[in-house]
Amino acid sequence: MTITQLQYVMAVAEYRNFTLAAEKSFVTQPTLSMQVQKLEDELDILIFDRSKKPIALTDAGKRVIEQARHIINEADRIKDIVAQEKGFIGGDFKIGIIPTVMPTILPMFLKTFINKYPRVNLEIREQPTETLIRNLQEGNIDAGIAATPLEVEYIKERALYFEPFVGYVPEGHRLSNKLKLQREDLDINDMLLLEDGHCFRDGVINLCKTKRLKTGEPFDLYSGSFETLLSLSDEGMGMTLLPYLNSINVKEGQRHRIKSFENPPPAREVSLIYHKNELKIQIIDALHEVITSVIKGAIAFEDVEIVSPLRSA
Amino acid sequence: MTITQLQYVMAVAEYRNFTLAAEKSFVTQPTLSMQVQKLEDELDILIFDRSKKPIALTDAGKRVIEQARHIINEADRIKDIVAQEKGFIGGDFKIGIIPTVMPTILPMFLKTFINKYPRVNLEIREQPTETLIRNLQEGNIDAGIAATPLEVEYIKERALYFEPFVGYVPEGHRLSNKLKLQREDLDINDMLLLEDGHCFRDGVINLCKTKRLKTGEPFDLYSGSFETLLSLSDEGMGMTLLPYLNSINVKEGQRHRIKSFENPPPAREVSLIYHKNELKIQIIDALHEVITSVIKGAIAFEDVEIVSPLRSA
DNA sequence: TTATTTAATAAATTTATTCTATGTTTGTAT
DNA sequence: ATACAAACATAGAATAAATTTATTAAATAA
Repeated sequence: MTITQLQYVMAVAEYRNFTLAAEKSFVTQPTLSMQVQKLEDELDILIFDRSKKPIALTDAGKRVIEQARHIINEADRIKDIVAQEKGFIGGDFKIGIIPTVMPTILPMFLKTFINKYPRVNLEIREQPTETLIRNLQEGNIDAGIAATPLEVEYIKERALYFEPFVGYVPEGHRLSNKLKLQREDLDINDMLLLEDGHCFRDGVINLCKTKRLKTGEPFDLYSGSFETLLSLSDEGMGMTLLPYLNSINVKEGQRHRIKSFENPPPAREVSLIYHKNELKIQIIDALHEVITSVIKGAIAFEDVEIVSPLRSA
Repeated sequence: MTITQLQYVMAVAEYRNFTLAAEKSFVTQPTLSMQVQKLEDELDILIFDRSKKPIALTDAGKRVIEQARHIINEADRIKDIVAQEKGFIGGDFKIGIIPTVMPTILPMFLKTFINKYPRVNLEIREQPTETLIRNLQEGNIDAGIAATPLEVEYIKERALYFEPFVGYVPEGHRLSNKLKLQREDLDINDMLLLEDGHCFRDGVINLCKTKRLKTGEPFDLYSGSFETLLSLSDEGMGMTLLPYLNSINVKEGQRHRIKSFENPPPAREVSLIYHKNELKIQIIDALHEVITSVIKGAIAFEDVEIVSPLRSA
């Protein structure tokens, strides 16, 4: 068994086509075919069912592929380890950011980061927390930014900042005369929330006095962005909550409806999360340093009360 | 980079000698030398410091070796996965058993097991719980038998049996007139315990009313086996506790000093523990089945109260 | 100094991989 | 039914890589 054979097998599993897989592997089709056969002979199993069209994985093949991915992942990491040992800050780095955080901090740190570390090839994607965690665990991404604490297996968290929540209270709302909000004011029944799956929503539910959702309401479908959420709120559908950084870009006409909380305001902890194996830790360190230094100018609250982003079970 | 190269490098790291490493790898010394060099060239680092005698690992080399072990471990697992898929019950299987359990259940299940699964090559070693856990996490052993619950990362537990504790009360002890013991009778100050590190000791401490150790006592050194523990007890050093299975082999003359507890007796849970990756799960299943079926004849308590083996922090 | 041990190098050999060319199978369209 | 195309397998030659034997070089111990 060689690493090359595993790579060939992975390519076939991906493209379900020997010819295409060979192309993508930069070898001819017979080369790839023979190596796949050699591996099958050595393990004494069929990995692919060539009678199906397109080619299918056998049951045993599925398990082999899964393990092959692990082996190749581990093998790829040796380069990163050497790079780290050499103190080289560069190479590919994939990062996932939750939707509610993405538009707020990305513009703040991206320019600084790529300026300071030009040899790092950043790939940024927006992903809900669940996806982020799974991708981190499977090694598909190198780091994530999400609301914490998550306390999930295999994953480490390093706090970036604490972000207070603010309320958006439309005209005529029962709270519209209050200057500052209090935690006790919140009620799940007149609160608009982001659509399910967004971890931010879970954080808000956690905040409210009534910890269950009213079902069968006409506005049971939650919006995917804060912008539409605010419009809905203006239509009298209830108040809503925003993380502080999301509130600073609100349109001029809506700005006055934002109310902050009495001290200590409820807040969410936003952290850099990464796999316990600390792969590419030198880039993670760099990223942490850049984001925290950049965020210091934007958030200057001292006394906050952390709300856990516990996801609905 | 090839798996072979990694194996050669591992061999050199192990034997600190190219010639010996080559022998153990069943190749000639130049073969091994050249492949090591090729890997060093490819990674563009020195793995070994050849000026030292015996040959030493460079800092980078240490990291590379560590990762190489992971890669080879993962690579080796592919064979197990295929074997599992084929339903083959056989191959090497390393199991660690904690000292207090080892002599009691090993004779009970070993013969049955090797009879039923002759193609499994069992390797059994006695190890304290901590070592067991570490070895499981690092993939050095395939399964362990220990007192549970442990709730340790990466490790799964599957209960084998619940084993009540019995007391050994020497003549003249304050409890020697009682027919049955009660949990409240126990006092850490007149209790003999196994030496530190044995998880059984932690279980007992947990049981006692007074949850701290008296220090500076003349018998502060704890014995490593129950046999010497009982002798010490006979010398008036205090009573002691035994797991039920350890009590049935007590010498005739000491037998009458054993007292059981009122229902529900305190008990420990003994489980088969193994890595979450469920490698060689088919052998683990087989082992579980054999042990539980064999143990049913030996322990027939229904109503027990589990004592956690929480290890001293 | 003179063996002795141990790793590196050189050249030859064996083994493995890859390529080109061709064959076979299967499905599809005429 | 026949022809054609797509896609994988096989054969043989070319190339590349790994391994071996033989030798050299350096360090160490007697």
